[in-house]
Amino acid sequence: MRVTKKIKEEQIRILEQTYLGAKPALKFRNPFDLLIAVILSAQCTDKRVNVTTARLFAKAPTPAAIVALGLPQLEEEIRDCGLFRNKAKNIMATCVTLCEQYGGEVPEDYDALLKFPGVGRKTANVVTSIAFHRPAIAVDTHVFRVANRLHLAVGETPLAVERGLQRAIPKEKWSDAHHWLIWHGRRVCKARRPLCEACPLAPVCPSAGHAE
DNA sequence: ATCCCGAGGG
DNA sequence: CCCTCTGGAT
Repeated sequence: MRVTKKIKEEQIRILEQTYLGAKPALKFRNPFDLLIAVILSAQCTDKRVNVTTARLFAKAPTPAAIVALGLPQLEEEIRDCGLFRNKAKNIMATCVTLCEQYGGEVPEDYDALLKFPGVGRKTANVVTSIAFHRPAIAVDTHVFRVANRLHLAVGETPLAVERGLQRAIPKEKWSDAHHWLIWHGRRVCKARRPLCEACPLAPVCPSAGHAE
């Protein structure tokens, strides 16, 4: 199947219809809370991130409070999210910079976000689109896989796929489309055994029935 | 065993 | 490009 502009539009229409009302798994809107939650979310379920951050923010709700907590205590607080040494070090350094250079507020500037340790394109895009309500498509493993299988955006790197999705999807739908693709990747278009039989996109998917 | 809404470093 | 970091869920 050759995926034309027309077919891509149909794919987007079905995604929108199927995942209407799909919400971010991480429940935060506040920029700081969201930033920390997304840093914690690597290789960890969103449920656990929500539990862990709730506990953490009850004790240390601000960058200054997390700095005051100290690294060993922070490691202990986030231990059950995995990768805790890296994450604690990154969160601590991020909070220090937030206090020293940004008056304790998360900056809206995309390049400024990217400079924080532990913040890559994916995290910066999530914060940009969810917390600051600006158009961005975060490409994680799900979005990457689904976009490639659909040929909605084909690319070998997350950045290439991000650019492709930006071209294929109207700007005002970028934030929502990110969630459609994530939920579709988690529930239907799974990495190992995709549920093509039950997939509403199968008629417009070039990989239907023979995804790896 | 294998997979998680990654990022940094080599 | 590859590797490492981590615990929990399935």
